[in-house]
Amino acid sequence: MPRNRQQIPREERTGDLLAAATELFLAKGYAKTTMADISSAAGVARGNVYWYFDSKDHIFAAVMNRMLSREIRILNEEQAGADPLSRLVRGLSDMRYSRPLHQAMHDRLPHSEEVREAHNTFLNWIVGLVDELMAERGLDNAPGIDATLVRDVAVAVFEGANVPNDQNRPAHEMIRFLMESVLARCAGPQGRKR
Amino acid sequence: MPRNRQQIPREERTGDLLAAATELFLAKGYAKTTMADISSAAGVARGNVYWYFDSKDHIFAAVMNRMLSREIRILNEEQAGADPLSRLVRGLSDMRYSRPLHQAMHDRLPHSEEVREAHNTFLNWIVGLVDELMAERGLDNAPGIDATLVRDVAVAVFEGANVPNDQNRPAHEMIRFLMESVLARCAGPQGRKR
DNA sequence: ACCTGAACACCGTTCAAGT
DNA sequence: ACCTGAACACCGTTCAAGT
Repeated sequence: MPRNRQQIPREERTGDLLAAATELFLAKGYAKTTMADISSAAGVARGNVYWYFDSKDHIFAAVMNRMLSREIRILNEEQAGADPLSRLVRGLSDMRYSRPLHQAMHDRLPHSEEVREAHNTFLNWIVGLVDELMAERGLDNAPGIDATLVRDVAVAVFEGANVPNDQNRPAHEMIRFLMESVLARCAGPQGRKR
Repeated sequence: MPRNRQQIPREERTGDLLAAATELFLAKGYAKTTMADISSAAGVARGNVYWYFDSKDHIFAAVMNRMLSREIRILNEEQAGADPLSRLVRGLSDMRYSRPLHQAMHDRLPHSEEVREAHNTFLNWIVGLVDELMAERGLDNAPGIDATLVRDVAVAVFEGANVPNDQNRPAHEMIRFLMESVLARCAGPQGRKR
């Protein structure tokens, strides 16, 4: 059996590398996981990773994309009928364990187009749910409120929750509080529309 | 004139290094500024920086501490009588240009105690102003509201605003919106206390 | 088409040797 | 006490050589 011949199909090897990288990134963080760690965990030589992924950032982006799409699939299955706010809160709650990795994306944003794309996918997911929520309450173009601003603040809270600090309050709590405050404000003085 | 003898007092050289580092960090970012860049900008050899600062993170923390304390001094002078919310908004507005550096602190938090301390100083500054604001409105221990949660969300918005994204909405706008929403919510259904 | 490991590039940090 | 520059360590990436 030749050591240098492809033993397994491309997709499977890609999957192995992705699985190894995911595990290592979660365990040690992005910066402390070396390409040598990933290659040896997947049972290949250092250089071989570059046959499947162009760079460490490429494999990182792929890991993050896979995480988010899995989470979205789970939400679609388990929370099919739920309102946007509970879906959002549930998703954020599920993602708590990958906070450090989301933060690592921020480090890499300036250096990698692929990481930027993966990161935008996260933000678009949140923006979509916030928009849905606002529309459901008929606030998407209410006079007293700037829906764009609400979106941006929600995204900022999410991003801010991913920064490690002493308090370490989970994102889903803060997003819930924020959205409830905004909704209460709208339902108050300005009165409810439609 | 001996090339190897101390020409200038320690404090002045430290100041030169700090000034050079500040300029370079602002211009090129933390990651792309090398220790060689800093040393040559200050006119010393590579290794000499380590006589004044233990590491790149130490010099970075010193740079950030100096920035914040200068900003606080300016605010105290120019906004002496202003209410906490406008002081906070003004400070955040002034700090817009150093966003990328604040974000770089996040990268270094796991690796450096000094950066953690510098970062905490930023957060404490914000928390102090938020607390002051809540106390001024008599909401620091109102029944319907969790002041700790308000603090954490405000901090999260600040942190989130420091992450680069396409929208790039300034932190002070978002903080103002957040605090106004929270205050409106409290002044609404629960009614104003005291 | 895929795999290997030596070699390169880059940069933070150290250190023996200077004054 | 301060300063220098060569040398080291670490790791992402490349590449000539294999099957």
